[in-house]
Amino acid sequence: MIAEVIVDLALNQTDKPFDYSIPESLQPLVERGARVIVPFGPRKLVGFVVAIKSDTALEKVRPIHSVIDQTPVLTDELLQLGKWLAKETLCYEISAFLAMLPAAMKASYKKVISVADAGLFENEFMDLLFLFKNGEQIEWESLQKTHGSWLKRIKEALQAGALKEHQQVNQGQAVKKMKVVQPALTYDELKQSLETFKGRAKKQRDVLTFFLEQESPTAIAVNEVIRATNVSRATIKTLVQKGFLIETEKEVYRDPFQGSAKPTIPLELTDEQQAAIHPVLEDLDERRHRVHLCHGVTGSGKTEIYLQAIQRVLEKGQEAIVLVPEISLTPQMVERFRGRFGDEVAVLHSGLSRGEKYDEWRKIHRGEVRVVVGARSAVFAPFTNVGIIIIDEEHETSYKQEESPRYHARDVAIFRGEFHHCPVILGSATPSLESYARAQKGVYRLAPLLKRVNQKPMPPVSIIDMREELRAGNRSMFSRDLFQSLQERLRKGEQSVLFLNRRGYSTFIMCRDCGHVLSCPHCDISLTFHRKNNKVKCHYCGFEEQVPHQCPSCGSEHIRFFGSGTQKVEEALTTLLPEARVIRMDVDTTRKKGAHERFLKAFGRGEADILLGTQMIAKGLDFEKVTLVGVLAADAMLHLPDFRSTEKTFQLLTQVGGRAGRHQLDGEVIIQSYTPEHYAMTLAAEHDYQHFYLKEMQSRKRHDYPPFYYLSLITVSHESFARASGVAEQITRLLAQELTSQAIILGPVAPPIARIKDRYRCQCMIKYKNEPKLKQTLKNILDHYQGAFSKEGLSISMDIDPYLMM
DNA sequence: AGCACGCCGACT
DNA sequence: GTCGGCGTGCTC
Repeated sequence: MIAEVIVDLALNQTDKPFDYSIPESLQPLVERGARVIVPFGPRKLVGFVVAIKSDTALEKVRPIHSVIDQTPVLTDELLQLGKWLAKETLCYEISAFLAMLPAAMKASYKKVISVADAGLFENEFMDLLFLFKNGEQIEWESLQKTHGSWLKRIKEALQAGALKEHQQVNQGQAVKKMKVVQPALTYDELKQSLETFKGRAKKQRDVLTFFLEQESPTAIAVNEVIRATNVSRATIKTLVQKGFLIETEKEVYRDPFQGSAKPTIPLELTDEQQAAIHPVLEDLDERRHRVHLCHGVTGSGKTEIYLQAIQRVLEKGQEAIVLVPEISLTPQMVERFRGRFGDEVAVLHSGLSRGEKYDEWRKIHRGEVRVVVGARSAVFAPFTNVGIIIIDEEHETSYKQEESPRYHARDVAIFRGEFHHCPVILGSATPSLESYARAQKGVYRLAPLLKRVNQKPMPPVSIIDMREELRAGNRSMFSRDLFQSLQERLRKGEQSVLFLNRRGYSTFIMCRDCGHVLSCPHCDISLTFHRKNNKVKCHYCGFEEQVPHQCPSCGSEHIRFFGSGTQKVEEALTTLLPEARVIRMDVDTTRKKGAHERFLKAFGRGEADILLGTQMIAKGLDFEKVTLVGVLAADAMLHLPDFRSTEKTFQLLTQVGGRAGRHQLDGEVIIQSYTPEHYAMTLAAEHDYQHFYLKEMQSRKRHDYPPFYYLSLITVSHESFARASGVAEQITRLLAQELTSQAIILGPVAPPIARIKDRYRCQCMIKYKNEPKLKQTLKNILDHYQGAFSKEGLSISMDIDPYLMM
């Protein structure tokens, strides 16, 4: 038999299946979707079996070396999906496969050197003995680093045959093992021997007694025994040595959510909720694929609909995938699912360690759970009988992966929904224009949830004109209204949430004398000040340096921080409202594991009066005593060079507004803006999605943007600006030739950040409605410049449906 | 990616 | 006449 294998080399020339024979002994293990190790030229590589056939057109095929997986890691469905992803996003098939698996399964390769001919080695290469003392293997890589001067000599030894080198394939996964002990004797024997333990060995007696007290003689974790009997590790070791206990290792899962969640029961649905869920349940019963766009305002009970739909899926013996944006994968959210479905739930998000993610993935793979709640990549959960896929906060741009494979989770979800004949629910209070337009056209089914479950009206929103404040002589970052409201909450013992979508202390540092802005020497972007270590940092390449005392341009000492980040707001708060207890949440303060959760819990317990934060506090939070939400700079992102910036602003303001007054107490929202008349502000304040949709659609239509046109973006980068723009120019011309006259081809233009890591960038954008030749043309372009990639460091990236234009 | 093959300049 | 530079092409 012959296996077709996609090898682990992300390259143009290897982006196709290679044929290998299957040795008799491996016959039963080699299955489609399993990973294998295959010889490839002089080395060994990991590969995925994509097909098995009886013969091959080639005359020389080499045999598969070994099989990694007992059970295939990719189902037939996922293999198909990988192929589709490669075609749609213009990535290599191997990249698509790897994107579907936890990072812990990514293989690494290293070359190791060991003694081949001991006699020859001792005779002729005694000088190398210190390196190869006791038949050790040495990694080539570390050798290069630590003993560079010996490389030449080692090469001689290799040539002479005294040393040999070979490839080591490291599949890199880390199964966590735990030491467990169990009695080596039967209950009665144990009881008897306990009586022979006389005199001093009290601790050992304690341990044996502990085992006697157990209901069944199962293995117990060493740590557990130590804790329960209050003995030291030495005691257990002695008992093992004496033969009373047997020590073994047991595979364990790392449990990121220790303990169980409080069980919750299904709530009675309102009429509106009934109307929204009913067609979904129908789809489930009829095994029909449809996409439901659940447009539910904050507090309308979307999650309960998800939960009850999943309930039905589980009753039917099927599985459910729930996607949640990374940022709102808060413990609060996870608890709701674990509370309803308990141990049936696996969780996948970036807060987990590599190993933890791998363990959660294995639970899914082994069929030990039937619900997965996770961020973008959880859409690839290796379930075999998917009953529903839910994407919460459907409009979030984090569902689009910004590196290869540049896929959108929504598209993958729909692919899988079609495959499994199951419904897909897209839920949002502020659907993306793309999705809402599709619902309007009847491609998706619209399920509106426009009432809040608790009948509470939306909180009143006021927009403050910050230009007005300035004119009135208020130069602080708080308007008079906001400041007054904050004071009032403090007095009443209620809580406030302040929202700012910038991190760090200030956005940039400017010289007041000459206007010089500190910028990164490698990227065309200003440096961001971080107070913690008094340094400025580039967010694109990581460049870092001490803040200069003098302006590097004119030598003036009047160097100042501009813009206001969360740190600066925090400082202002402590000066203006010294009695207020403030919790600041941004990327910097929540970097440590569990910090996010800790802050929110503390705020929930009322340990602070004001929660100040960035993006991450915009959604999902639900605190009883929050009655004021303030947005400090609502137009901060309105003017970003991105056609979605208006939409994003509207979504954010709506989202943030939903945080106030969700319970007994009435809430209020204050938005500070320099462009208060902008419709993203006024319509968000009126909670008027419909109107915003119409207005924004007009603007998109005028400018030929999605959802009226599809978009593709090509970014060329090179050390030399001329080369980058030259290639972009060539590409533009070629596209104009190949595509229909309907396509709008823009560029080449320099993107907002024209240089990153010392490489100049140039872009070309294509707007189109129907271009059957587009993907093929783009692929041809990639192939054409293939040679130039490695040779002269040219790089071309293609993004179908980009969400990040920078 | 690695590695071999292969074709032109500076050396014993 | 040979050693070695790295351009080109292949790996089932």
